[in-house]
This record gives sequence, structure tokens and C-alpha cells, in this order.
Amino acid sequence: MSAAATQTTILDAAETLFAEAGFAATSLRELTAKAGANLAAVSYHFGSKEGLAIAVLKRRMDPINAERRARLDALHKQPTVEAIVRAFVEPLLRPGVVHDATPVRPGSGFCRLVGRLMVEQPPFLRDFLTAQFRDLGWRFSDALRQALPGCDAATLWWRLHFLVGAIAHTLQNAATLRHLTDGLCRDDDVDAVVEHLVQFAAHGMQAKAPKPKTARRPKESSGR
Amino acid sequence: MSAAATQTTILDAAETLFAEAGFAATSLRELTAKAGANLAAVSYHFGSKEGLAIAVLKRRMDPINAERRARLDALHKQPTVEAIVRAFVEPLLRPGVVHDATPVRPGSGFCRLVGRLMVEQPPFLRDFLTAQFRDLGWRFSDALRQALPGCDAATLWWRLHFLVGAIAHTLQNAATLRHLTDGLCRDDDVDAVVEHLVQFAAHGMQAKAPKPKTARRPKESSGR
DNA sequence: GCGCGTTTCAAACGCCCGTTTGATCGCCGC
DNA sequence: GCGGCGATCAAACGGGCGTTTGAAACGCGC
Repeated sequence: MSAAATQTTILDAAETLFAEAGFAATSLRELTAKAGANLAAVSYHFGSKEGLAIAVLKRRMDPINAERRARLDALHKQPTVEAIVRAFVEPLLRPGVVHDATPVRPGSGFCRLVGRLMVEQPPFLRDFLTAQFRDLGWRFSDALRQALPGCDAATLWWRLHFLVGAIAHTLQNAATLRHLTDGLCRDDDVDAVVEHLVQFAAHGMQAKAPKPKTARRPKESSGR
Repeated sequence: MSAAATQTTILDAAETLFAEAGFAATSLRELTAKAGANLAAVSYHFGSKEGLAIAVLKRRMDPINAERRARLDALHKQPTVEAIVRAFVEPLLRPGVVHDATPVRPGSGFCRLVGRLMVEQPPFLRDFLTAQFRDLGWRFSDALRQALPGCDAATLWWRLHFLVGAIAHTLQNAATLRHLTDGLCRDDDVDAVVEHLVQFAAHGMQAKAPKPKTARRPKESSGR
């Protein structure tokens, strides 16, 4: 088997298992067994378990973020908030990205993995994730600011942050919601989930900014 | 030292460490060292590491959810969406809960722990978390449905789900956002964060429902 | 101040972890 | 067809893990 093929099977297995159980709770023995590869292959091809995690993220995240940028650039001069939100959400939730013959399907391993690692954020991934998202975040918050002149940059960054959390939680725990609602909310209809998310986020983005700018919020009657 | 005092110091240390590094990545040796307790104390007092995690959640979650219910019940007959959202958000983000002389401060260990475990969801916690949230979720989705007659239950459950994700991500990664924005978004002003979150979520809740009910969404012009 | 149930302690148990090693395999150029 | 090298393999390494053990220390009613 070629080296590339081995790496792909390992990456695929890692994607699934890291997503399901998390980075720390997944052992390389379990992982390589699932991949049909030798235990030592991880060290050989990726240097270490951490190197593997970064490789898993990198092969998917780069194309997705590239498509986000492309969609943002392709918008009209005065795009709607919804269009901007859609450019942010859809490449991740409906990726259609293929790498080494392993496509990203909605609800597949990688989607859940991002949901998990985006919030788990082991220390060794922090810088990597931050670097991946910094430029993209500024582009989107700028685009939103143009569409929403009443909002300052900080407010829109916060809302982008909330959106990321909503996406991550949805990717990770949609099945829990189905269970919680006795099947009322179905997580297998990706189109519907995307629409729910876009509607909610796009409308939330258009709320008025909570405080003018630097004004101290006066003390409310608080219990403590 | 009394048994209760030992348990409290262990719970406090676990709260902090589980929040920072996660359940799987925190060892009992590290944990008991921080607590100034003996390694065997965890097994003795909580049965196992998993039992400890459940105890950590339980001591905080019960009062917080109780206050959520109380706030919801205390609302006027026709509450605004914002008031309902506030009843959901504030008890968690501004808890003011004291247990065994260890108060929950905003941004303290427990807040981040919830953010983490809400999304990490180790298998042994799934049922516990689901049980904790089931009744509460229905109450809030019902209240929202009354305030938003145009929305069906599933839509409002989804939005509640998004809100949980936004809260969790904020609790867990607010510091990352500060770093990402070069200090523009400050996570130390809890009041401001709560306002941002409430405005965003309350407004998002009032979006029109994405699809009438059972109608199939017509195929849009999609790239693939 | 003795006895006894509770709590703490140091030590050890067995297990599984991530990584390394050195031999072996398979393929391609020559 | 053979040398060389990248890839694979079984095995072992040292270490850290969660848990258990049995003895020591403690607290308190009598």
C-alpha cells in the first residue's frame, strides 16, 4: 500500500474517533486498529499523536476556509446579512470537500470533529486554530459591519463568536437534541438544520448593539 | 479535616481542572495534589472519577436550573422574548450560587466546566445531562412558543439548542476571542457579555420560521 | 481513656498509553 | 536480479493511569 493511502485511512479513522470521543480519550491503538494500520504508522507518518490531530484539521479546514473566502468575495456590493451568514455557515455544514478520495459528507466525522475541537481546544491546537481563524474572522466581521452600520466591530465579533458556538454545538450534539425532543428535531435533514441556523443567526446579527460604545452601563438593580 | 470539607476541596479542584483541560485529560493525581488531598480520597468519597464528575456538575447545576425555573415562573403573563432568554441565560452566566462556602463567580471554574462538558459529553454523562435538561428545555420552548405564535416547537427547540451552543462556546473560549481580536472583545466584563448574548439570541429567536411546516424546500441553485 | 466507625495515607496493582526500536518487506532503478 | 530505500511490522520500553489495599490516624460517645 502506498504511503499516501495509509495516511488517508489513518486520517479518516482519526477524524471519526476524535470526533466521537475527543482527542485525549482516543488511543492510537484503537485508532490504528480501526484504520487497519500498524500502531507505529502514526509516529512514522505524522510524528506524533498531536501531529496527527493537526493533519486531520488541516486537510479539511484549508479548503473550507478557502471556500468561505471565495463566497464572501463573490457577494454583491451590498450583500444582505443573511448572505454573509450563509457564506460563513454553508461551507462548513455542507462542505462537499473531497480529499484523497474521502469526501466530507454533512454529519460525517469531520463536521463533528470541528464541533468538538473548536470547543475542546487542547493547548497544542490553540495557536493553530487561532491562526486559521484570525484573518477569516476579520473579513467576516468587516463584511457584517458594512451591512450593519449601526454595529461596532466588537459587537459583530461577539456575534460571530456566538455563531461559531451554535455551529459547533449543533455539529457535536444534534443527535442529543433529537433524543431530547423525542424525535421532534431531526438532525438528519442537513438542509433544514442549515436553514434554521441561518435564519436564527442572520436575524440575531441584526439586533441593535447592546451599548453605545464606551459608556459604562449604569448599575442595574441586581440581586447581589 | 471533616469529610465534607475534603469533598469540597476536591470538588473545587475538579471544577477548575476539568474546565481547563477536560475530563479525560485531567488525572486524579494532578487533581488531588491541587486539592491537597490523598489520591485515594476520590474513590473513597465519590466512588470513581466518573462519579466525581457527576458530583461536580450536580452541586452547581441543580441550583442554577432551579433558578431558571423560578425566573421563568416569575415572568408576567405575556413576557417578552428577551425576558425569557434572560431567564435562561443569566442564572448560568451570572450565577451567584454558593455551595459549601465556594461561590460560583462569573468566569470561574464551573462556568467554563459547563461550557466544556455541555459539548464534550462523555458517554457516561449523556443520560445525566439529558435528564437534567429535558424538563427545563420543554418549559422554555413552551414559553417561547407562546411569545412567538408564528414558530413551531421544533424551530424553537433548535434555537434553544443554538443558544446553548453559543453560551457553551462563550464560557469556554471567551479568552480565545479576546486574543483573536487583539483585545477588542473583552471577556472580563460579564455584564457586557451577557448583554451581547441576550440581544443576539432574543433577536434571533424572533426570526420567521424557516419552512412552513412539512413543505419540502425546493432545490436552490446550489454549486454542486 | 478506651473502643470503634470514619477518614486518611503510602504503597502497590494491573493496565493501557504514546513512542521507539530493529528486523523485514516490497518496489523501483539500474 | 540485485542493491537501496521507503514503508510496515511485532515487540518492547518507560511511564502514567484509575483503582485497591491494609494499616495508621482521627474523632467522639461512653
